[in-house]
Amino acid sequence: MDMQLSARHPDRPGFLPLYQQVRELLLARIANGAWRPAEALPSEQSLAAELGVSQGTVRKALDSLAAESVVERRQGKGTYVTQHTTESAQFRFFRLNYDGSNERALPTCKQASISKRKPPQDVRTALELAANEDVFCVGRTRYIDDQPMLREEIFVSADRMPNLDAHHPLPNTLYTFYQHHYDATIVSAAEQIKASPADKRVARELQIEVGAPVLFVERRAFGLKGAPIEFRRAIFNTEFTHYEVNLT
Amino acid sequence: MDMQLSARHPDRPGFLPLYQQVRELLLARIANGAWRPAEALPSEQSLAAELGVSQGTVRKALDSLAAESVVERRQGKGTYVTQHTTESAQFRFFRLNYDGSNERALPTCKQASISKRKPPQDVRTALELAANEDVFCVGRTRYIDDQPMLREEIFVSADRMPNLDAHHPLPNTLYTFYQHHYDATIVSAAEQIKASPADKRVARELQIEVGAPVLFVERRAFGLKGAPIEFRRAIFNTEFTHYEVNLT
DNA sequence: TAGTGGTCTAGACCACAAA
DNA sequence: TTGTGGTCTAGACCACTAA
Repeated sequence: MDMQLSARHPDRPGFLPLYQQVRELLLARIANGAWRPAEALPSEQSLAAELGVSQGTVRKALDSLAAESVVERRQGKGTYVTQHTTESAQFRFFRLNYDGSNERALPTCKQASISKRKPPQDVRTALELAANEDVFCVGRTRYIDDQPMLREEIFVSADRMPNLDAHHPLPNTLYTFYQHHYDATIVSAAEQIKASPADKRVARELQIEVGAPVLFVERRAFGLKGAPIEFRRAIFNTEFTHYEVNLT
Repeated sequence: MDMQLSARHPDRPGFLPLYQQVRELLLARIANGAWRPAEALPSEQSLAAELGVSQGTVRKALDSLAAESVVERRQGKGTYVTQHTTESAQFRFFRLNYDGSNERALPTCKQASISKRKPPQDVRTALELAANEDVFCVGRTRYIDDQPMLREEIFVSADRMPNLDAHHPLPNTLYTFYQHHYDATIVSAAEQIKASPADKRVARELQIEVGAPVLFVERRAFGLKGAPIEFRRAIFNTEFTHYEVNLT
């Protein structure tokens, strides 16, 4: 099952340094469920012994996985597969703040619809779906202080997440849910943001005027193996809030 | 000048691991101009000898600076202070793309105004200015395909950047300019984004209707020492473009 | 050929957590 | 006390660059 690690064949195409081979091997094991979220990996020493490399090489591999939040390291305890919690998932991927403060705004969900359907072409492309693959579409409106502030449509592969509609009503924080129920851990996301006028339907949902400015956000969220897991279209009323971005 | 490095006093308040002390020391030297942008640092070996630590410790410090793009490492050549180029600065901090493609949109500047003035309170706060410190304010409109797409107001401390108005007209990419002329290297930025209606003045500048949705972006840009260097308000017409954000 | 950063190893000791 | 990750060292060898 596990491929052979090789340090001394730099001429072969596709050669990687040992620590990167170890990194890919451990990442693949995690993605395949060898260790579940919140579980501890074996110690550096035992991994090194098993793989026939030095502890320093395993350490470098684990450090790189920790830098991407795939694992968490706890001194004196061990190395653990990162578990999404409601809080951490919110803060990491949901960056809406109240104006005039650095306080996170956490909209709550009152109701949601869910249905299985054939995906439109843009969704099929975004999720890299097979030709005949269906999707679940979740539509929901989320509120801050009882005011509707956010309308979103969420698409996931129906093959990847069978019987998603059986879990109705879905929890507010879906990324935790994906991880628990479908072994789908979101590790990165790419967003496209623009300002748009609210159309009739959005205006009704968000209780604003037709044509009022709304923030339009399209997001693709990716899993451990780098494949797209979710496609999301969100429309924000940013009258009292703003979206926060840090560039480094 | 240089403080004494100490590995073996973990009980003292403010203790840092050796490699972090080395990191801070090198960062301070770069910030103070000991090595200028595009210059090479001494080799790992000579830094290790000078500081009385092992090469591995210097390496860990340099790797961490490289991860934040403060330095760049080139195998076989050396370690260099990162130099902003027009291209790299654009791509790193300016994330406007054409709709329907992954192609960067690079608006050009046709004219700009520049004036020295007393900062309004929000600018004073954003730049952490002293009570009586003045700012330069740069106002400019930028174009894509001869269409006005972006209006921005840029504020910098007049003490930090004396005689900025003597450089009129300013180049399109200011971060390169700051680094060359004022030893101010931008290494990170924080943005707040919302959708707003265009007011009368913005509508005239961007040749759109009053009340049309525009993307409103406030950005604080920080230097090597973590101090705010620039505050910027930008207003985009995102009819044909979008803002791109990657979350990890 | 010499000098640089990149990889890999081996081992010592420290800090932390839990039994 | 034991076992974990965190720091630090020393040294070998590789890959890349430029003279």
